[in-house]
Amino acid sequence: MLPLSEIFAALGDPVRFSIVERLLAEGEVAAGDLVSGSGITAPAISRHLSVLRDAGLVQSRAEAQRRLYSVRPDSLQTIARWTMDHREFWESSVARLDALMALEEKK
Amino acid sequence: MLPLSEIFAALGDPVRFSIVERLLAEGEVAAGDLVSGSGITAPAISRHLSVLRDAGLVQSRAEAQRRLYSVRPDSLQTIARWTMDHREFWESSVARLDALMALEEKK
DNA sequence: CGGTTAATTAACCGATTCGCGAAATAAAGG
DNA sequence: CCTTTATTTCGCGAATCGGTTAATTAACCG
Repeated sequence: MLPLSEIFAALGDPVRFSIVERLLAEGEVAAGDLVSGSGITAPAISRHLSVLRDAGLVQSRAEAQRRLYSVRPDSLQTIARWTMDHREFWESSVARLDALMALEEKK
Repeated sequence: MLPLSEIFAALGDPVRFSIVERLLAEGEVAAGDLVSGSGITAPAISRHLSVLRDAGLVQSRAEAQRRLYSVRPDSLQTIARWTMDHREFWESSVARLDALMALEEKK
């Protein structure tokens, strides 16, 4: 499968993360619609989209001149699988106790 | 909670990702032990650890001169919660069909 | 064909990142 | 104290990143 750290790197940029969240909320969104309201220019968005595509996070579909982007479900599943692989760790009471102790020490 | 895109950014570096995976596998590991076998120097590892700590992914505990690092369970839980928030998307048969179609089109 | 719209590519630039070696800090232990 | 061990902080170059404007490609439409 796709390398997990590349997926994380793609989501690590706040602009790209918000793009993915918008795609998740709206389904398919054209590149131009992602530009509107993003605060940055079309070329910048286009490059972000290519990073997301290279990481396997999004796919695009052509409709006339527009390119409609959407999230690739299997990429999210890859992340979910990784977290679930360690579920017993972050879900255990011992783990939660460690978390509380860390909060009390604070830094 | 901690900003999700900062967590992803921290995990986006392959060195940091492998550090987290080793901490998950072994529990607590001293900084020096993380250096051995990483291929990079101690200062580099130290900086990676501070990035991971700033992102809320790891915590450290002092024991004599050593600093023992471990994963903060709540940070993994934060990621798991985000994926679960969109579970019905990547788990649905419609979504899986989209994924298959994308693979057939292939770019 | 000529014009318009949509998106990407090219070229450039400032800021950040990631590695290093050297120096500083912290805690033990003779 | 002084040395050893463990880790972090400090500069410093090389490389990457994220943004810009300008140019290019692609598809539709009169």
